[in-house]
Amino acid sequence: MRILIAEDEKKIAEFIRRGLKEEGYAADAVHNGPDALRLAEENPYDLLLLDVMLPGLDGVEVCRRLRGGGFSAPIMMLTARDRVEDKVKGLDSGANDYLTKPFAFEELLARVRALLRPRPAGEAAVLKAGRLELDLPAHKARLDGKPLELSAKEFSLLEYLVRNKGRAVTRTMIAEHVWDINFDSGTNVIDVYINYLRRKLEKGGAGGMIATVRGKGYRLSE
Amino acid sequence: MRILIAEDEKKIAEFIRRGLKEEGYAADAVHNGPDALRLAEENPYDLLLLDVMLPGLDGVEVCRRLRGGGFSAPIMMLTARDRVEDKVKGLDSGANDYLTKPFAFEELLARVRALLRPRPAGEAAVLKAGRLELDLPAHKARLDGKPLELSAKEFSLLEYLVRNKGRAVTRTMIAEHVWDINFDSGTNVIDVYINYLRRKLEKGGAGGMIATVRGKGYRLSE
DNA sequence: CCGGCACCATGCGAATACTGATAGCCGAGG
DNA sequence: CCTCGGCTATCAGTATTCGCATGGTGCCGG
Repeated sequence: MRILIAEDEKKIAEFIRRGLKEEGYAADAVHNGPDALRLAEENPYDLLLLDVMLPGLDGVEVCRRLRGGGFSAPIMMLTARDRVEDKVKGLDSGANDYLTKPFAFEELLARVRALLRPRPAGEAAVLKAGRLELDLPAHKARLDGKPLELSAKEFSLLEYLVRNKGRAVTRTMIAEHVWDINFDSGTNVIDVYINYLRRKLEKGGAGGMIATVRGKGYRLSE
Repeated sequence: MRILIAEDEKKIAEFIRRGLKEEGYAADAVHNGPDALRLAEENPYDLLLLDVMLPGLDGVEVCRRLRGGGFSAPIMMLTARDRVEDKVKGLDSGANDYLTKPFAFEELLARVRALLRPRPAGEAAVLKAGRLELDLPAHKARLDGKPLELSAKEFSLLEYLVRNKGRAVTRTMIAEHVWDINFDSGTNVIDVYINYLRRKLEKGGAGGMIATVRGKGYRLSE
């Protein structure tokens, strides 16, 4: 398993690299954004550890560009604590997981294992619902095999619906899982995004997949 | 299931109320201690969510008085984080559980479910009564396998009837569990909704499932 | 057997709540 | 400076909820 570490503090990078090596992973380290981008594009890494603060090009940006270029390996962002907005931006830009610094190496290891684990039965890398497919590592959606262009939020929302296909999910649940908002009753973002999704699905000839459950929320048909 | 929320911050109270409503609970909200005490004493709530900080009379005190007065429904205290002593006082005063704010709504929900479930894990996800099926997670009703279009209230009412199939349920019971009203206000909503249900069942060829028990209420045949 | 009464069914309609849809604001990225 | 994603604000259409009024039905005492 090959892992790329992008972290500007060399001591930390080296610390992680050694630890991963001891666990049997092949790990490289780079210390700035452009290098991270170049190496990740040119080599078949299985996982990318990406610090948010990187000279030259920050982690979120590296992530965005890689995903834009079709990079499909899982990405884990590293971010300073009390920077929740980073977390949100990171996930929005296509990261699969995030970890706040400082962290226990054990925890990093556990998450790395989780991301690299050849999906233990029941947890597929590709979610399906009828004619719809969501490739999670690559953050790509397909309808009848044809790619569906979705923004990061649209993807997250659809992912949540697909994970709960056949079940009615409430707006509150959606808000918590997709938006990270806890206390806000005055927004209609969810309705708006449902509308976006319906429109795109409709254009792909799959209208009617998302049903409204009046007074509750929405339900994706299987 | 009827829940009383006592929380002085109106936005939070409303958020909780809405979320619980989406889950099919009938919830009322009050914003101060005395109101909480009065409503809880006068109405048959199944659960009480009680913030510690309440104007007029704090949550711990409300809890103590209710318990002193024989109030038997479970009480869950809400408290600001880093106020551990509140937790202790809360539990001492007769609360069944506590939750620190801020919290994820889902956690609240999980605990609410736990407190309201007298019989652990004994609940089926799909309720049945003769040719009728209620798929709770999907929030869908079927008759002979064919979908039955029901509004939220209709669904709740039917759910209550199915849970009590074979038994006669009084209007008062229905009012208390399905609506959040006391059956004193001279309303006939229940009759009206029974009528709606009968009509829809009739159209699906299952007339006569809901029998009138004169002078008492209604009964759903098995 | 019959009248009266309490109880119940049902149609109608007003008020309300919920949803869908669109337009526009804002900030970040290029 | 333009574009795009994310979001807010708003409005109209419609389903839902519920009160009211009318008429029906079963039950009881006489």
